[in-house]
Amino acid sequence: MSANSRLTIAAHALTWIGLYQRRGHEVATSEQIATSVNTNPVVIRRLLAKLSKAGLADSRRGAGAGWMLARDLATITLLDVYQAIEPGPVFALHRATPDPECVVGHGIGPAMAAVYDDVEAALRRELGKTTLEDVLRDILKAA
Amino acid sequence: MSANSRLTIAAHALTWIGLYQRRGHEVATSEQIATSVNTNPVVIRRLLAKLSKAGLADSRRGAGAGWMLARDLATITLLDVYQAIEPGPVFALHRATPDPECVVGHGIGPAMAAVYDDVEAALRRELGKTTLEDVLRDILKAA
DNA sequence: TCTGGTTGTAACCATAATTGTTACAACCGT
DNA sequence: ACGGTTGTAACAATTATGGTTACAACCAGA
Repeated sequence: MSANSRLTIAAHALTWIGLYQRRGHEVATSEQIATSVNTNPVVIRRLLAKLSKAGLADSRRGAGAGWMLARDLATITLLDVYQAIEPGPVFALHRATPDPECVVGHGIGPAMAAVYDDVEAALRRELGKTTLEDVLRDILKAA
Repeated sequence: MSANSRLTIAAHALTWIGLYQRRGHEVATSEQIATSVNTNPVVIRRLLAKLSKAGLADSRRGAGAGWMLARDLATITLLDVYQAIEPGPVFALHRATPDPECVVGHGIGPAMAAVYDDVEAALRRELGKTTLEDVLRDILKAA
């Protein structure tokens, strides 16, 4: 378990809600989504809470409660989802600061940070190319 | 500590060896490198062992032992280093297989895998653009 | 007003990744 | 033979991840 599966699960949840709503239902419960994802409802609620804060999903409480999309699937990219749930960078610099007396130790941090910035930008650019509508289309096409 | 720092440390180690050799020394010891990186020599030896298997570094044992580059800094890209030390993917699919009876649960895996392939390709393309010679140049320029 | 189902969130656990550390056999130039 | 270094195993400390239980807050409808 080196990488995490949050982006996969979050995309799954939102796509599921979108399709469910498209079939005429008002809201989807975390239990229904968890059944499709095959995990615990709390895992779903935790992720949807972050997506809600980012303005991608909305919840209704009380009886007949559940989740709905705050935006159409076509207007949500995987980059939106990624930024809503992943705070940290992909690559880390040194855990302990390297020797500042050494030329390499002194300069390697900024040098690598510049590269990592470009890499993350490329990653975001790529994630921004795909919407959840694209994902749903892929899913329905394969079915 | 969400992300790991191996690429940073490996690039640091190789660049350090390169500069050290350029200054007229035959080999660099893991202890010297560890001092610049500010970590334990075993951490360096573990990484260099993988880089050695990938054909980027070489070691000499016995007395007067140490590490040297197997290729010039200008011919080693960060992608070479990345592939030598990082086996796993950046994004993971579901930990437990989702409900195959559900349309979304059935199709989301392949759909996301296709996106992740493109993302990893973009990441590799970006890492391939920078050589360790570029990194060293950056370091010396800033000094 | 009460009931029942759901959200929102805290708390805890198991597992695994990451990094640091100690230890030691294997190696080899001198 | 000596002494310094590699190569690697073993273990510990810290953290991330995901699963689970628990429960207060919430609210539509009876």
